[in-house]
Amino acid sequence: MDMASDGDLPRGIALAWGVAANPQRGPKRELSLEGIVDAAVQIADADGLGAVSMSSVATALGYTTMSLYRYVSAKDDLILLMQEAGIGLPPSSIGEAENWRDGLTRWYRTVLTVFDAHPWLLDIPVDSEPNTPNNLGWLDAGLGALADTPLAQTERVSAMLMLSGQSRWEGQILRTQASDGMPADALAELITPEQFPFLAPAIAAGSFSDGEPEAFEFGLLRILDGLELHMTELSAGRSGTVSKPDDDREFAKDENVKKAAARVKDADAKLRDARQKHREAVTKAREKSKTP
Amino acid sequence: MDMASDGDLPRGIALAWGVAANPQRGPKRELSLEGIVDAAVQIADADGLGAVSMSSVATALGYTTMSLYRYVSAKDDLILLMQEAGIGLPPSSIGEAENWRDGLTRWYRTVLTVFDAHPWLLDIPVDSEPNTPNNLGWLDAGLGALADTPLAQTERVSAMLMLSGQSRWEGQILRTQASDGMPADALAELITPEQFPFLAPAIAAGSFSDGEPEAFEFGLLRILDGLELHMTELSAGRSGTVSKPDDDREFAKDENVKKAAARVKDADAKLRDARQKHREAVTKAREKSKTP
DNA sequence: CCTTAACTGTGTACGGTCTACACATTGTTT
DNA sequence: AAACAATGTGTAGACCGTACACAGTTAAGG
Repeated sequence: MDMASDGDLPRGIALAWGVAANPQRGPKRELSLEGIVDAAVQIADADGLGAVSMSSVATALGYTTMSLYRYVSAKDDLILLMQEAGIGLPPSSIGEAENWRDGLTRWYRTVLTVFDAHPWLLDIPVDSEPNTPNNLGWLDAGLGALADTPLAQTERVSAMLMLSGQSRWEGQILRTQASDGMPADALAELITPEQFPFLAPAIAAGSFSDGEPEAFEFGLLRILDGLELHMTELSAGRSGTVSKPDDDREFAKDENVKKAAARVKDADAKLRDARQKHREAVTKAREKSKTP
Repeated sequence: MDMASDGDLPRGIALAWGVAANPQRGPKRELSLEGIVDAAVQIADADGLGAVSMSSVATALGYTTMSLYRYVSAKDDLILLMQEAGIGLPPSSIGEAENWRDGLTRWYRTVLTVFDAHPWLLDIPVDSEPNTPNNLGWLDAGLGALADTPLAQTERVSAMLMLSGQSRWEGQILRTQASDGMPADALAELITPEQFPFLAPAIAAGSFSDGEPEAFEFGLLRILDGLELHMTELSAGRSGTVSKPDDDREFAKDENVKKAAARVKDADAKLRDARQKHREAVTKAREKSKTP
């Protein structure tokens, strides 16, 4: 049973994939990787990533700090495994979307739900691309939503990369808004029209302090629109999958453009509805959890 | 001279705006905020944000650790000021763009240049929205590029928010690619078609390891396209600035859609050219700096 | 001028972080 | 039975940020 195809991957990644030559010689292990990661996740959920220390995790488990190092080679490993555990696997509902727009929208919204449940995920620095099963599972789910589109493989990956960044960004910004910390009106005095000719009017119009969820809704719609437009170009330009979209290609036929635009409008409305419902659901759930 | 309109802003922000009631009573100050921040930035440029400690900064200046606390109330303050200094003010060239697409593209590319020069900027967590002069200066520059568009004020801010996130994301990803750390071909074995039905083909097609700058080029183009399409809708729907784009509005006239699509195609080509030139310039500059 | 009060830079000390290493103990393998 | 590997533990070291007391410097108020 030579299951150890560990090669020489970074230790943490090998652990994440479950390929780790665990030994038979010593005394029985009293702890487990999962248990450690679970404990760490619980601490992070409760008090943030900053509260996760080797000491705190070990204490929560009733063991000593150094015992953890028999399961994890360094704290960075633990963090990586926490990330993997926290992000989890995408729900199957993403694959049941009717079209790619719906699919990507579900994908995006689900990611945000996860970030809302585990805000500390956003505190983990993106050192190396996390080539771990669950993270790749999310990527796979996103690519699945794009399976029936005329996008080239590279473009699909690019699209998911873009969407990942956007979701992360929204998660981070929404979190800062929750922690607040700025008088806002005190700041308005500092922003003079001379120094900020374009920003000052925007603030005067009140387009700054509030409406952040709407801002990202806007952003997502633009991204989807941009993708849709590009797809229309592609399918009009050539049949089949275009591997090199850099080539000169015929531009979209008028009908296609119109169709795309119509679909865009439709999707906009649907998305707004879905978002609204989601927001209400979240609000209701929060109220419920306050008075159990 | 009641210049101290400090109110009760967070200490760090007050410092960033230069409004800080500095005293007259004590002995002459031997250090300065700027000097401290400069030293910290130099350390971060050289050895990363992790190398910036109160001790290291103080040592670089030839003073004791605790002396810094006479200028900065906590390390977080210093970090905030470093961020502000590192991001700097946007170059005026952004305002000289011919159209909004060009303007936003310049904005985006310039931000990435800054991130390339000060990678540690991306290691600073986004705790609270940085309401500091330089950061708002970038926002102002971006809004300026959108000044002649039919976008509502809120939408302009949303667009810049989106672009900020994307630039940050690209900066982060490009950085991880530089530090590498993954065998890539060893990973290919783990990604089975059963577990990753959509990702496996993508990897087999080679659309994963390489081509990351192109991925973000793609992303930026989609965002700009999406914005453009939305503008077309807006200008066709109503005259003047629409404050509530959620209302039901007439959809774009066919001619407008076509025009937008044509402009999109045009801008794509231009952007590709510009990017190519930029890339060459960067490469040349790097070679030059290797053999001075 | 002299006192008072504010401010400076410094030194010490405390609690916290991660982890390298030596240690006795436990279990399997030879 | 002997060799050996792996376990959990305790100690210790090198950092980190910063609270606090201290002596010295400067300006303001009388």
